[in-house]
Amino acid sequence: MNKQKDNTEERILDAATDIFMVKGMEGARMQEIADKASINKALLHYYFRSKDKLFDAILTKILNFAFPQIGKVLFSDLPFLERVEQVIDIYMTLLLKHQQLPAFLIKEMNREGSVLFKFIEKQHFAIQPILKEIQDAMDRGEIIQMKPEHLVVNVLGMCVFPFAARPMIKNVALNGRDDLLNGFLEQRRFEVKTFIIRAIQPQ
Amino acid sequence: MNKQKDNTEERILDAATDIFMVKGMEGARMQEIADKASINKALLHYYFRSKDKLFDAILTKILNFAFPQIGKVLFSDLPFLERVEQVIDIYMTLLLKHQQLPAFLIKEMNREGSVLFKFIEKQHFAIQPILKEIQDAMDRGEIIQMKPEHLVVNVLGMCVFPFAARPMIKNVALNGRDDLLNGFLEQRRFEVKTFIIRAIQPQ
DNA sequence: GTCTATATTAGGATAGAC
DNA sequence: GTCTATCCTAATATAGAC
Repeated sequence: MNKQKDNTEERILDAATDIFMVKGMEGARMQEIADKASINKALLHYYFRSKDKLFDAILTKILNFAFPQIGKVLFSDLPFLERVEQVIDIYMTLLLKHQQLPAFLIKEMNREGSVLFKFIEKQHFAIQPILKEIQDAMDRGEIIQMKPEHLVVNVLGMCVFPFAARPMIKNVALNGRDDLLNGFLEQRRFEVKTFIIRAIQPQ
Repeated sequence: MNKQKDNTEERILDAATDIFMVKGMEGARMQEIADKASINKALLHYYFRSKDKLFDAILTKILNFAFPQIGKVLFSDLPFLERVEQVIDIYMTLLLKHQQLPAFLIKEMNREGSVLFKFIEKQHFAIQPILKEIQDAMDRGEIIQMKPEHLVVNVLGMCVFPFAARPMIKNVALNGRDDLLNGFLEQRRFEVKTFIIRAIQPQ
């Protein structure tokens, strides 16, 4: 019930999220997190015994937030093509708001011994109904036939990649201009939708 | 002229490439690189004064290899759709052979102070003719109209993303089965081509 | 050019006072 | 609960013999 404690713990979690998100587990420094939370390292260890435990805490927080049930809108009774558009919209909104997420997750899932795997394994069951729903739409002729997994990867790739590769996009395509980056990424909401629709609509 | 030296230097570069590729600059350990090259840490520092310099050396090597002039086939006189297929083929072949490349580059380009930027900035000039060539094809009516940059990002995203997110693909889509992963990624050579063609062919 | 041994530094973690 | 001071270890880097 200690108000001060909750306050500090939250400040720590917020600071840690910011730092870990940008620098990853290996690049982040406890000192930097402490500074950002306006406390010292000792107090950090008082709240979370180790860097590992602190990282686990924020990773869990991030994952439970970032893997929201996208499925939801996919199971409505709208025409499938419209549902696809909705999914892309939701995804793009999430990504535009949390632009470091893709690079962070890619970094983390490719780090050996990452706790991310325990979480990811559980997602296998979540994806099955989604693949089934896509297959059904194909069988009804609402979209062309292809392996549902590849459709999912295509959508994900188009949405996620430019965020993961933001520094390259900025420098290669936008002449290094920071001010153009958000506009370009915002455009993709429309671009990805129309591209996908063209690719999967029958005939 | 010392044959032995060249030999050792190459062994170091090879070992360093392997380790850095998988673990990144921050995750790699000089000891591990030395072990893999069958020498000791001291000798590592004798050849490359510091970890930073060693990393720069292999990064340059990797980049000059990974950004080959994809442009090449894009400037042939074949129908544009065929050229697109060729480009995807070349890219997929490269990625299938060097599957850690995407995650490594994403990791590195999102690391502050990365030397990657000096390299990336130079690529701006290389991309302009490619965008122009795409625009020309659109103007000739060979493919539909869209912003060339978005087409490039779409192709890149579909090709690169599943490699960057391999651990997730494996666990979420393939039930954790390692033996299915290469087959799935190999399928994408065909899947991406047909998907892209459907999306950009006129009418 | 290659090694063993050692220095140096950074960064995570703990002790103990308040 | 929060701080200062300190410990400990891992990892980069160097000295110096061969």
